[in-house]
Amino acid sequence: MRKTSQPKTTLKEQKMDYNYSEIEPKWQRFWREQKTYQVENNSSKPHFYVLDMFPYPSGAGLHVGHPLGYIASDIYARYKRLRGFNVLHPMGYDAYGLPAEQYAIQTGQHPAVTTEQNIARYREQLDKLGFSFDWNREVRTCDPQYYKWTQWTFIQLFNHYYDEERQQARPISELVEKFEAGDARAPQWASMDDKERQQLLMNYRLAYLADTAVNWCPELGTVLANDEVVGGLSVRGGYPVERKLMRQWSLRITAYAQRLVDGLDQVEWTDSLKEIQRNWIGRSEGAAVWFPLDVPSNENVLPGAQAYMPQFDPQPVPSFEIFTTRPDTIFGVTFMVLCPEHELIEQITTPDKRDEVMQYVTWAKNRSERERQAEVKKVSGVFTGAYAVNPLTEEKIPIFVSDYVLAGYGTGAIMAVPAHDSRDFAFARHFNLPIRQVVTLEKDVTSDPATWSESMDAKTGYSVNSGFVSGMKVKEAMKAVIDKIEEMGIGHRTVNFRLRDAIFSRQRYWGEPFPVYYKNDIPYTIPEQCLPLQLPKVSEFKPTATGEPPLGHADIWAWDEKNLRVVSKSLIDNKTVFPLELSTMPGFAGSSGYYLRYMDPHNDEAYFSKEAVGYWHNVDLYVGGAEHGTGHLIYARFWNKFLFDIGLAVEDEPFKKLVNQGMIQGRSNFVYRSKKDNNLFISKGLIKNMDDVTAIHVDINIVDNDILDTDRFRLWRPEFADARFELEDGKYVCGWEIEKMSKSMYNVQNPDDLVARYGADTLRMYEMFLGPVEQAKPWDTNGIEGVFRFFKKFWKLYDSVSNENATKAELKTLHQTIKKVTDDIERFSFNTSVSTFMICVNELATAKCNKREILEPLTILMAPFAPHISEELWHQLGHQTSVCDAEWPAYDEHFLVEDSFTYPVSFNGKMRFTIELPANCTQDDAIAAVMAHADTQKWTGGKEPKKIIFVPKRIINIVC
RNA sequence: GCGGAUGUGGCGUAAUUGGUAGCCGCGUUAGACUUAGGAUCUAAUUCCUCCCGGAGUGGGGGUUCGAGUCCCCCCAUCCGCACCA
Repeated sequence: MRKTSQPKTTLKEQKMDYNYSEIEPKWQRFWREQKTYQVENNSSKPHFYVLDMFPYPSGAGLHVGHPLGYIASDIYARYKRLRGFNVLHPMGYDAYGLPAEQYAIQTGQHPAVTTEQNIARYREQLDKLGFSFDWNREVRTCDPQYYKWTQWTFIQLFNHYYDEERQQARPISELVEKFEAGDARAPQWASMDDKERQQLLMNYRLAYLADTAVNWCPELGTVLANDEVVGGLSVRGGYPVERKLMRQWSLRITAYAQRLVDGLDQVEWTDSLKEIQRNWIGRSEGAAVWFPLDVPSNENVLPGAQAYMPQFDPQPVPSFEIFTTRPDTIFGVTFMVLCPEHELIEQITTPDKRDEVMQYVTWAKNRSERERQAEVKKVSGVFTGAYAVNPLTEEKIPIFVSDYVLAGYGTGAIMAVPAHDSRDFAFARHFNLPIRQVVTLEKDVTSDPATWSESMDAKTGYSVNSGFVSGMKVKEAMKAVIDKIEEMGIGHRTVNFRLRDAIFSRQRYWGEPFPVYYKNDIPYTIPEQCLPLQLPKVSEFKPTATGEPPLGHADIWAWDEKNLRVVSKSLIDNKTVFPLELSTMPGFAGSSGYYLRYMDPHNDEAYFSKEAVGYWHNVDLYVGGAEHGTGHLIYARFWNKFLFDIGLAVEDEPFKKLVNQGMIQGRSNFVYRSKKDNNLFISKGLIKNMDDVTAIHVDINIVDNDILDTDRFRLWRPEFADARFELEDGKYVCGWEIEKMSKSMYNVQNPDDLVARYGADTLRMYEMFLGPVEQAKPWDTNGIEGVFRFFKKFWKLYDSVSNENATKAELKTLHQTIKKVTDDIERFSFNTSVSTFMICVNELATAKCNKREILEPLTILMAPFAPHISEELWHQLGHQTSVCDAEWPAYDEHFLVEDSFTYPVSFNGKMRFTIELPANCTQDDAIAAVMAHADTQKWTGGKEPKKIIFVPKRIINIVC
C-alpha cells in the first residue's frame, strides 16, 4: 500500500481503502480452494472453448507483452461464463525447445531441470494476474503422458497416405492392397522384395523418410523448417543456414495444400493472416508442358532422357517437362532454363560445353543460401549446347542452366519468355538473347523490345505474334493454349504450390523421440501399446564426435523387437535388437495438437475421448501472435485435418475464430551526454543541436513520466557516478523512442513490479486500456495511474451501500454501461469498455450514488476485467458464492430511451445552432420547429430553403 | 518487386459505421484543501485569432445537403513473402 492515507484518518477509514495487496491473494486462494475454474466435459449449458497460445517457458520470465493476449482471452472467457456458457479455458507449456538445450550445453544443467524451474516461475507470474485457467487440465509437451500422443500421431501419419481421389488420408494398407491388385503406380510390385516395397511406400506415407535438401544450421547442429529460417539465417540465434542433402523425416503437408487453402474460407481470421497463409501455401494455376529435345534423328545418345518421355506419346521423343503460369506466352519463348540440380543436365550437355556447365553446377550447388539470396539481382548461368523444340512453333531454342530457376518449385525447368517475365528479361539482356513481344496492353500497339527497360509482366491485354491466339485477351489465350496442348497430348492444366513438405527431424536432444527403429535400414514404428517411448538420459547434450545427434550418447537406446522394450545398444548384434532413431521431433510437433488434448488431458487410453471431442468440437476463440502464421498455425491445421480424416477430430478446422494480439513494443528512454563534456547530461528541451550530444539508453525503471531520477542515475552505473545535469525547470527530461522490448535497451517492463505497485486488476485494465488488442503498441507505464485512480474511486462507491431505489438518471447510467460493455466485449473492443467503466464510475461518484440496485450489476460487469476487486465487493454486498457464478445483467431499453433530443441544425452543412425536440418528433414537426426558430431567418436570408434533410435523433440540415 | 495493413491534439486513443471530430486516460495549466504534496478535489486544454470568427482527421482531387468514414491519384510508416516461372 502506498502512503496515500492521511495521518489523521481513523483505523476504520483506513480499512476501507482499496488494499489490492490484501484482496488479490485472498481471492486467488479462494478460487483455488473452491476449484472455481474447474470445468467438466458435460453440461446442460452451451459449450465455449477459449484458448491461448501456450507459452514457451523461457528463463527470462514474462514481460508485460506476454499477458496481453491472456488478459483479453480471460476477459472473454469470464464474460462467456457469466453469459451462461460452460467455458473451457486451459493453459499449458510448450516446454520442448532450443533455448533450454542451448543453456544445457553451456551449463550442463539438464533441460528438464531448467524447464521445470522456468515453468514454476511462469506459473507464479500467471497466478498473480488472476486468470481463470483450469489448471487441472495443464499440459506440458515434454511430459511423457503428453508426448505419448505426439508419438502416437506420428505413427498414424506413418501408416497413412493421401488418397487423391477421396481427398483424405487413408491407411497405407489400402494402398498396399491396390498395389497388389496391379495398380499402375506400382507395376513391378509383385516382383519386389520387402525393402523395395518399403522404399516405394515411403513415397506415399504422410510421415516419410527421404533424402531431402534441408536447411542445415551448423551452429545449432540441426536442420530447420522453412518457417524457422529467414533470409538465410536461423530465426533462433541468427546463425547462417546452408542447403544440404540429408536423410530426414518429413510430413507430407503438401498433400493437404488445397484443403489448407480452402479451409481458410470457413474460419473467422483476419484477412491479413489468411493472406499470409495463402501466400505461404502459394497456390498458382498454370500448365505443365512437355518440350521435346532437339536430337539428331538417328542418334540415341540420351538414354536417361527417356524418363522424361510423356507416356501418352505414341512415338516417344526425349522431352522434359516445364511448369508455367503463362501458357499464353508460349509463342514468346526464346530459350529454356534448367535449375542446376536438374537430372537432365548431364545427359543433354554437349561435349564442348561439358566442363563449363559442370563447373557452373558445382559452383551453384555450393553457394550458401545466404549468398544466393544476397545476390538475387546478379545474373548467372551457362549454355548447355543443347536445344529444345517449341511444340507449337517448332522453333529450335537453346537450353541454359541457371540458379534463378529453383529445384524445389514446379519441375525445376522453365520456358523463358523474356518479354513478359522480369527474370527472363534480365537473363536475356545479360546473355544477349532475343526478346519477342507476344502481349500488348492495347490491341495492335507493339514496340521493339530492344528499346524496353523492363518486361511487361502484367497478366492483362491482348496476345500478339502468337499464331492462333493472336488478338485474344490474355485470359482467353491462356485457356486456348492449354486446350491446344491438351489436345496435342503434350501437356495439361495443373496447379502448383509453393508450400514444401515439413522437415520433421531435429538433431537435438530436448524434443520428442521418434517411435522408430531401423531393421535392415528400413524404418519401423514401435507398437502403439509401447508408447510413450521415453526420452533417454544422456551424458552430453552436444552432438557425438562422429556427428550423430545427442541421442547418440544414450547407451540404453535400442529396440528389442521380441520383448518390446528399450534395451542397451550393446545388444544390437542380437538378431531381435535394433537401433532406434537418434533425431527428435521439432518444436511444432508438440504444439500441433495440444488444443485437442486439453479436452481430455488425463486420458491414458486415447489422445482424447470421443465424448470429450464430441462435446467441445474445436476452439471457438484462439488468441495469440500473428508471428505463428506460417508455422504453428499451418502445422496445427494440417495435424487437425489429418486427425479429422482418421476420425478423431470432429471438425475439419481447429480454430474457428482467431484474434492476433499486437506486439507490445518497448518505450526506451534516453539521456543526452554532451560530446564536449563526458560528465554533462543535457535535458532534452535544452539541446540546441542533436549533433552536440550522444543519446544513451537509460533504464526505464529510473525514469518516471520521462523525468529522470538523477540520484538513481548516478548510482545506476559507475561511469555515471560523477554525472552533472543541465536541468529545465529543475527537472531532467529524457527523450524517448519506440523500440523492440529488449534487455539491451533497458526498456523491459516486468509485470511483477507493476502488480506489486498497482495490483493485478489495475494492470489488467491498463493493458486493455492501452489500445485495441489486435494493434501493435508501445508499452507506456505513464497512464497506469489513471486506471489506478479509477479503482480507488470505484472502491469508494461501496463505502456504505444503501438499499434505496435508484433514480432514473442512475438507472440510465447503469443500463447504458451494460449495453456498451456488452457490445464492446462481443466485438473484442476492450479499450472502449474500460473507458465506459470510467465514465460510469465518474457519473456515479458525482451523483454520490451508493445504491445496491446499481452497484450489484456493476460488480458483475467489472468481474471479467478486474476479478479480484469484483469478488471482494461482491462478497461485501453480502453474497456467499463467487461472482463468477453470477448472471450477466441484461440492459433494459426502457431506460435508454430519451424524452427529447438536441438536434444540431446546419445550413448547407455548416452547423449553426441546436434545437431541442421531443424524441417522437415527426419530420413535419421538426421542420416547422426549425422554420419557426428565430435564427433560421438569419441563416436562410429570408429565402425559401431548397431542401430540408431530417435524420431522426441525429441532425437537421437545411439547403438554401 | 508482390501482398496486407495503418496514418486523427504534446502522447495512447474514441467517434452510434455517411450525420455536432477529438469521448476516456496520460501530460500540461490554473485554482481549492493542506505544515507539505509525487495525495485528493474543481476547472481549462486541437490549432490560429484583432475573440467577430476561421482552419482542421498524411497530401491532392471526386461523390454527397453533409466525408475521419465511400471512390481515384500520390506520400509516409509498419508487417508478411520474396529469383515460386
